[in-house]
Amino acid sequence: MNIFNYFESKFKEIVDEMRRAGVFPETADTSKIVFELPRDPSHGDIACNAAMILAKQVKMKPRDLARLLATRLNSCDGVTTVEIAGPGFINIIVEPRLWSSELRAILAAGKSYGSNNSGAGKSVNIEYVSANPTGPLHAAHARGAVLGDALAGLLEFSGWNVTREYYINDAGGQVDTLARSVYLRYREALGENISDIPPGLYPGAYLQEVGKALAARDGDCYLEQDEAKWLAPVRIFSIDAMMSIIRDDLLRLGIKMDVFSSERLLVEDGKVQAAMAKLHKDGHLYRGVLEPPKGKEPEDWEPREQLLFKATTFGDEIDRPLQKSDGSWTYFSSDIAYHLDKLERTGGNLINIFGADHGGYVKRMMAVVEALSGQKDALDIKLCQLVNLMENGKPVKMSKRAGNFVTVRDVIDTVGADVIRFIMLTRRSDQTLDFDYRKVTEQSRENPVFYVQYAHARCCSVLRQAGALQDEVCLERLTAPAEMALIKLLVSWPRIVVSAANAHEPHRIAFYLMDLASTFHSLWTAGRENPTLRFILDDDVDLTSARLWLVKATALVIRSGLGVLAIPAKDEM
RNA sequence: GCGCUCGUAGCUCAGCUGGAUAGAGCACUAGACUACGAAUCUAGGGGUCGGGAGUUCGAAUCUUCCCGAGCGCGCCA
Repeated sequence: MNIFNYFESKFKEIVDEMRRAGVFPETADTSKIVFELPRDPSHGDIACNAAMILAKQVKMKPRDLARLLATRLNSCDGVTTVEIAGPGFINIIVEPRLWSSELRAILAAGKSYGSNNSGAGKSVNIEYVSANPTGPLHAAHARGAVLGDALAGLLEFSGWNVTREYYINDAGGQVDTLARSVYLRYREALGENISDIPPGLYPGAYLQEVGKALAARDGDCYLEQDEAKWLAPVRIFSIDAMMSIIRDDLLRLGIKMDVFSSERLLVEDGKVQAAMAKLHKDGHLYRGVLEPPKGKEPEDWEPREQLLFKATTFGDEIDRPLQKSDGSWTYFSSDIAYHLDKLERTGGNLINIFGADHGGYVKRMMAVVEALSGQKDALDIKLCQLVNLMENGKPVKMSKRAGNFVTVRDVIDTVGADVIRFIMLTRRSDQTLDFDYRKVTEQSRENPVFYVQYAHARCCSVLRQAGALQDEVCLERLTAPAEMALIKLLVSWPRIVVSAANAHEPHRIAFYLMDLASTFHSLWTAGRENPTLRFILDDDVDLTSARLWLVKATALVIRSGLGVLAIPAKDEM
């Protein structure tokens, strides 16, 4: 049993006992009580805040309550001493065997150490990337892609049944523009001189190949036709071509989607009408006129009666339009149908990864999912901020108009997928991130991926030196402060996983790995300066064994952590 | 004008959902290779957590009002 769980269950027994004795009211709320590793080692091995949380509910002074609880905890198996500090912290010092049994648990669990079943096999759907199928993924897409995929891995590791999903926006005007752009390249492929790309069409050279492929497949049959005839087949061909590029880009990033959902199919299957009917039945729709936005009034604003969703009922600022003036559905409408579809497939637990530029879209999406599902927390939307591409500290100039943006593929070719996957998680997702693709290829502490990989490689190096490991070891021999610091960090790995998964914040895994690597490097160098701290000792076979198992455990946890992020560990650099 | 995301050391950022004296890296200063991989490590200085008020045993974290940055604001997706 995990040491934290051990104390939590012991504490629960104490609380139950107190309730029976009438010291605690039946209603006492213990949900905010935690047992944790204190930052400062002088505060003991495990610290608990129970006395401060319960003091008011129990009508006792925190320190008095702490004393009461401390005597009970003191009699628990494995506890050496219990101290009361500050406003009422209960600091527990445990017998070394508790730590060594934790270490044994790591070695027994192997790579799966840290995995847990907090998801209990429930389904969760993560929609991410969902870039418009009008070109290859550009560098900015990589962040949302990595965030979503790492979150997927994290939730799988926590016992969730994860669906990775990509929503293809193939029903709007942008794919018509794509088709027209490809048609131009198609004429070019058939020998026509097209000169400049007219404004409003996509200029990217990547469409030349698509035009050629279309000409090769269908010949010149579209040349004499009206747009009304060639638009549909060219559009389908173009979207397929773009999606195959995007799928390939994702695969190079190590991302494999389970489901690609098509907006066009939803619309054609009448899913939008169905979703609207449901909203209408539940009284969430009406026809009305919107006020123009205050302060910034568009010049061409005309009051217009339109079909609206009562988003204000669910906390949005204004009600949201569902139909364009020509009667066709807005993007929001098909997105409603899409989310209803996802709700029906998964029964809730939806996560969307959005770019920061979609921030204004969050409230209405949350509102409509609440309206459709009747639950407030069926959907979580993670906004992910911009990536500033840098080269040696200088921003890389990108002009979308000229079509010379930096693609994901470019970045993968220069730095590799592992580096991208890790670097994208070295910031909280709602913080902007500078990605310097010169610095991240350095082999130094400047490059966190390297730093973590190197720690793992060093572990492997020691284990190679040592040869076969002994089975019977006395792990209680591990007592040096630097060793204890490492053990405690290793033991906290399962908690990091749970908290990161609950918060939907995979960056915590990356930060933990950097912390772990640092602690291990530190222990390593301690052995250089103090030979008695070296892992391999000529004159003490038993202590050597114990230390080798510690190294083995460190390697396992690093491998486990990198595995959650879908980054391979390296045995040698 | 309104909304969203933010503001933490000179710079780049963490801070485990309210805990103890706010932590890392870079840069700067001074050190450690006859060595299990020095591609690393040790030590030091550096802070009104944007500002004010509030909530309570306790606030970087929660509430509110200012200041500043980025993003968004009917028939684009």
